[in-house]
Amino acid sequence: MVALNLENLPNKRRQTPEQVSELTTNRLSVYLRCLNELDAAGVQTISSQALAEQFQLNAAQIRKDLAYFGEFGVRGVGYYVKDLRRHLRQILGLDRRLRVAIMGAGNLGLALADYPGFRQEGFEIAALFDTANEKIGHESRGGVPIHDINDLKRIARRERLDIAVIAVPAPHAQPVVDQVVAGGIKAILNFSPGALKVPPDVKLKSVDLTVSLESLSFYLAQGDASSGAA
Amino acid sequence: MVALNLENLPNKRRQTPEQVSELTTNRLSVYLRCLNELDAAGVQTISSQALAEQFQLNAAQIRKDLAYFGEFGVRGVGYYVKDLRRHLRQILGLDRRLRVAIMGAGNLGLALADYPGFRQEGFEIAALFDTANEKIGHESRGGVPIHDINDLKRIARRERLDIAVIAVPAPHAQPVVDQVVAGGIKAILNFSPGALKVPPDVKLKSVDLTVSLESLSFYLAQGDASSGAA
DNA sequence: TTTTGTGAACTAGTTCACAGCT
DNA sequence: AGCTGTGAACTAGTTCACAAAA
Repeated sequence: MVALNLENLPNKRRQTPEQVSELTTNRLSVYLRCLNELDAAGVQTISSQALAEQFQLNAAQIRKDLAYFGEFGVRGVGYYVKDLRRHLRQILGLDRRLRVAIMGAGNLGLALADYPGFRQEGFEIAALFDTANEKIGHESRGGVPIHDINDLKRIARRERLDIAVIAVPAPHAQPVVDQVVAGGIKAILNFSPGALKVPPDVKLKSVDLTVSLESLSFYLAQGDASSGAA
Repeated sequence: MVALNLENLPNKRRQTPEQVSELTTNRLSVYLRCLNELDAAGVQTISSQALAEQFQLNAAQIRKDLAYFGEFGVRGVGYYVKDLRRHLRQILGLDRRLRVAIMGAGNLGLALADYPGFRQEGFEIAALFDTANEKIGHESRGGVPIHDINDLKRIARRERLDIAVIAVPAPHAQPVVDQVVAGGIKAILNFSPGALKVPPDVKLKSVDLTVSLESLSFYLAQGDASSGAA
């Protein structure tokens, strides 16, 4: 039943490479988005060169990133768009619908729960969690139910939750993460500022809005300084 | 007016180093947060070693990052917390209040406008912009006024806006960015998926939620595969 | 011919280890 | 003694350039 893939497995073992850098996996996601666009535009095949030019990427890097997972291209032709798109979706685990929980039904949590970008690529926002009694039992405008955070363990199992998004105030972040981990969820996207501890088998990815803004502030401060000197 | 800083300028030119990596500036922001905590806890001085241990960082890297901007430490002692904190705030341009505009008064825009984390470190959310007539003239729950996006140029000048946050649906992102650039704003934090074009004197920083989630999905897909084999 | 897949060369970023200051 | 600041060594990531395949 794996016969069809065998020609893509040369001498080295493929499929789950020893260790792919996070930079690479992020780019895979970008490539997928490009292919979605190309597919929607009816493009049949594309070379790494053309892909790079159209989306401001590097051709060699595209080829190298893909090469970690197999030989998806055809020499002299390029990549079949639909084909590569399917492969990327499979590599990224998007061939099944992933179920997401949002921790914290405040402004940010509710906004993320109804964010259309998530649903688009196959993520299902299945539940919101909060501690405030007046919120529990209600749902977001988009219809995501708000549960008591203490029911997380039960609901995580029942709803088969795969990913948790942390959108609670900073002081609650670590205890909430601990509950998420105890609930058996293995992947966390964190929006709260500051470092969080998770066991080694849990993947934590943080988006730190303060760091992002302060990095922009740095740029402005440096830029102003040099224009002041000029 | 720079006299106070002169003892920190050895033989090499300092203050605006040729090119500091974004990784370094992001870490400066992290260090600042650590120092805020230490200061609040009443800690007077800290060595790079102790800082690294307490916050899971690397001591040599802390010293190197700081060394781009001056000699802030005291050999045999470490760094004076209040002192280094003040220096970092100055380096990051946080010694003046930066004024932020949020483009898009949808779920995400409104949530970001009232996000307390921003105000905390000295950012002032001064305005929201949208195209919907029923929103224009109103304000967010936290009291940020919603303007017509076509008034951006005028209001950007009047309100001295420094940074724009892009929280509009993906198809509108590039045109909105063009308006932001035309309004003279030089720093942009983008939440919409996909690449955006800005002129070289404008700093663009993107937070791509889809890429973040798909990267977690990849981890789950790979993890499941190996546990299935075991 | 065209374009992939990939070793080799290069560039960027991190960590080590120690001279030198306090 | 203790700790910074920094060259040197190392590691990771990117780009080049070309042999091999279609």
